[in-house]
Amino acid sequence: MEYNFVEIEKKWQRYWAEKKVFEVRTDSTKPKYYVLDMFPYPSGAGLHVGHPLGYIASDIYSRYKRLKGFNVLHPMGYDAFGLPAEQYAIQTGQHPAVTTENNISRYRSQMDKIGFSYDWSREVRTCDPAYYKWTQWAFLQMFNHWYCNKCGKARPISELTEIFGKEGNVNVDAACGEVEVFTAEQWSAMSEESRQRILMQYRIAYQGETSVNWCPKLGTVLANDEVKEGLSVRGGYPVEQKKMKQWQLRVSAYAERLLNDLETLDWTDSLKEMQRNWIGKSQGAELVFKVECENKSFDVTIFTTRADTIYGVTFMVLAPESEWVESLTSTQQKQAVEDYITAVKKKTERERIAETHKVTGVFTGSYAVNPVTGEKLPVWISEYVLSGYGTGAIMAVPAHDSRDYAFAKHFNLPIVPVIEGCDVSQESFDAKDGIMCNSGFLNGLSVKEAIPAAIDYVEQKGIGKRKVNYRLRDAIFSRQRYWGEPFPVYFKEGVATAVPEESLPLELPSISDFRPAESGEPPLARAKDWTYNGYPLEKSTMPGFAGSSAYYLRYMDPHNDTALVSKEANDYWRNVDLYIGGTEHATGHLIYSRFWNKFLYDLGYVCENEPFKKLINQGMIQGRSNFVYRIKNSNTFVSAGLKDQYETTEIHVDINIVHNDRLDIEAFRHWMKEYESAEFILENGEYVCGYAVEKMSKSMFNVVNPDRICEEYGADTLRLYEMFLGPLEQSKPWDTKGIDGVHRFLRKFWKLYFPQDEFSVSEEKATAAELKVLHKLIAKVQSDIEGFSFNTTVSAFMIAVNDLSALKCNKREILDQLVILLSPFTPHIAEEIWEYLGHKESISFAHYPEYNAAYTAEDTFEYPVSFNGKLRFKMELSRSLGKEEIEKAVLNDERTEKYLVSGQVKKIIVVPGKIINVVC
RNA sequence: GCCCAGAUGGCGGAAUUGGUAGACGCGCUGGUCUCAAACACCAGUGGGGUAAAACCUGUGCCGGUUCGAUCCCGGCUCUGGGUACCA
Repeated sequence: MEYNFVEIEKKWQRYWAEKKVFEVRTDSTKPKYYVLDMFPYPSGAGLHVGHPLGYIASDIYSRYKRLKGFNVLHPMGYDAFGLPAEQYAIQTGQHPAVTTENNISRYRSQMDKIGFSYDWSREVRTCDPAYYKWTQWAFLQMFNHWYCNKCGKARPISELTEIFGKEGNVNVDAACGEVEVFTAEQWSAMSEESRQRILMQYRIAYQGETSVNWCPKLGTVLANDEVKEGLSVRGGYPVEQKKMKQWQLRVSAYAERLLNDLETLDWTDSLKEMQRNWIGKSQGAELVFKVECENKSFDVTIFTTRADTIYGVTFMVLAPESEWVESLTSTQQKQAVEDYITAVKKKTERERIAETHKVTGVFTGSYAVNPVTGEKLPVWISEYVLSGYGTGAIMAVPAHDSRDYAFAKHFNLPIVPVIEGCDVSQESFDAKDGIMCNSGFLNGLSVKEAIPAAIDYVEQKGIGKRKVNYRLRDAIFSRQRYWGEPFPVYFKEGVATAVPEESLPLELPSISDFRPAESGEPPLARAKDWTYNGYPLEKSTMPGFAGSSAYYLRYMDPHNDTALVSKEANDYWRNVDLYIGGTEHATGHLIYSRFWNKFLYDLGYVCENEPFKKLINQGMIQGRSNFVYRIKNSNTFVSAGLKDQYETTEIHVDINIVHNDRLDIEAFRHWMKEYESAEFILENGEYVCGYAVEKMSKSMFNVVNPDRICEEYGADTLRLYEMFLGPLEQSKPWDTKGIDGVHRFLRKFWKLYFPQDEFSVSEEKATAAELKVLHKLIAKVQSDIEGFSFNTTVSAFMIAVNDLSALKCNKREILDQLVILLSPFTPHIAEEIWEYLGHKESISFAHYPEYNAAYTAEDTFEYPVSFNGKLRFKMELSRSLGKEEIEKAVLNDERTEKYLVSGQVKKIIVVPGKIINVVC
């Protein structure tokens, strides 16, 4: 009988759905295992062959874990709010809910064809009110909590107001905005509005004025990770800096915990490193410099990691946005400073990046005093100092900082080295090693000793203190968009007030025009009656990462309408054991999710401190594009090998009309009207196309759709082939070369069970050779799957099946177990054969075969030998040799004599027909 | 610039991490089957060399450690990813 994958796959996909084979519930008799994929944004383009790579890997792992006796939670859902649907809505008037729904059904049918073992009863969609109710709920919790640095966790705002009422805020150590110290009396005397203004500085979800990435073309604010090289990641539009009042999440409060807890995670080092850099912890000190400006004196605080270089300070620099700029500018310099600041403001972020090496700046006209040396230092303004980091002001040490050095050279400021023996005539000496000089009390110390010594000194003198700074900034949480979660917040006399939890979800109102309102307000301003109890509701919506930050929790208990997740479900499923997804989320989603989880952990809603225990980043599958070469100003195309003889333009050509880089000329003429009358210059009678490995995208005509592969070869072949392509974590181009080999393997496998058209297995006892093949495979598959080395597993299957066909093995004892081993990879064919083998239940309920080392043991003999010596080499010897002969061979080997040193040879291991290994 | 990962046949990639480099698959060559083709099966396939062997050479480049290096150390070149003045 033929291997009819079309029928088989349809049959089992229907069976799994009807029998609800993959639905799970909490089951205390079995250990749990939670395997999660990063859920997709359902884009209009549908899935391409790159998407399922990670899904196939996680599916294999899930199915493997089920065989191993685990109760496996393996859910899927959709990250359904987002910009593209809204952009599309603006262009076409089609409501985003409709396009999203359509895209989801397309995704679903594509995924179903690949035979994933998801528990679809747990599907979540971030745009579903029943789901975003809990996104809004979490936001309210953040709004109603503050972060206590003393106890290192979030606490209710109600506790804070109680403390304020009793003792003011002197003893409160919180992660907060700028607040002045007040007493209990002052607090009680305050108006409700001022109290609320103060509380806003403490809330974990707070509203504040910040400089944001504003994208005028999209009409919205973007997070740092949504901007790349000054352009929006979605759409590629220019982004500029703008001051705006925005909702923010106090992620920075959790910086230290986010950093420390990385150690507890089973993630790759490079990913952890990325997060570490993103969090960017630096230890240093804040120093106070007195600045004189026209007879007035101000204290300017700076942050430095190099307190040791205090004697090398030759000037100070403020960020153009710094609040000190105004008061520190002298009358004489006023005009110059204003001109400079206007010029800086005009520049977009993009231009700033493009001009990074260009030195600009202006002198304020005022002078600071070095708090240690008493020296007079000019105060400058320059855009290379960022307002958002540290205090927005620095002490410049040109001898030991390359940026200060460039500035000093440009403006001709003095450069004073304070480390012995360094040459600063050409460049600064930034390294943190050497011995201090020209530095008073620090002279003679090494840099590493001098840093703490200098900080101790300034702390004693009261001119500074130790300080840790983080690069990680609070997450900007509002978007001026329609297609996102509405904020459960209304404004009562201008005071932001929480919508009560009972009123959640606060549903997104339906509108028909999705552009920003004429007033410049977000689209929600167009909604009729967007109010709560007559008060206006917040008009911006939440960003994409809101809905994706806690979705893994919702899968545990997706239909619960009284809690995000019940305590019972959370106690059982705990957190994600294995998370598979792309690296592109390293600094966005994976930071926000960890933050969100830690916050809920502080409040006692979840039992684990970290959301994702083990994380695997699958590589990207790139497209392989083909090109044709049009001779300039003609409709003649020249084959790739001859193109250098002409002046040509490279044009992307649809890979569907190219086979093995040979162009199907007829198809090309029909492809687009303009090519109807195309002429060709061939080589050897063929038109050879050029190629390149690029991102898979519609515009490059290189998208390979998984549906096509499923039709042509079947899902099992697709699954196996995607794994066979190479290591999971590596990026690689999609190339169908070789897919035949994998498909051939499956037919060969099928043939083991259907040797002559009919299903037939023998009940005879298996031979030693057959058992050896099987048990080697059992061990190999297990260790490979656990090490996520799926490509080598596929090879192992091929070898085993080849060996078994060579042995003409059709014993049930072997074949029964072989099909179980293969089932995680190619579940459809496995189920079909499993049924033929006479089993009533799905193969998912089978048990992974027990490995028996006795079947695979090599005939290894150990020969104790009588001489003393330290040897470590292998030599080729025949198995047939006896002990004496081996000893003689070893002793007579020239290497033995040459490298005999003192030591003991413990044994000689002989592997038949192979090598002897002399171990000491 | 800085941080991380990588470089192995014509191609995708293996190699128990210091012990026969190139598993497995693709491609290619030859053969069997066939009127022929496809499918299938068998054999060969890093390069040089030979009638065949022997032999020589070979894991981006240069050097080192070692009896022995794809693997460890030092220095480079290139590719991919992250980041962008973070004081």
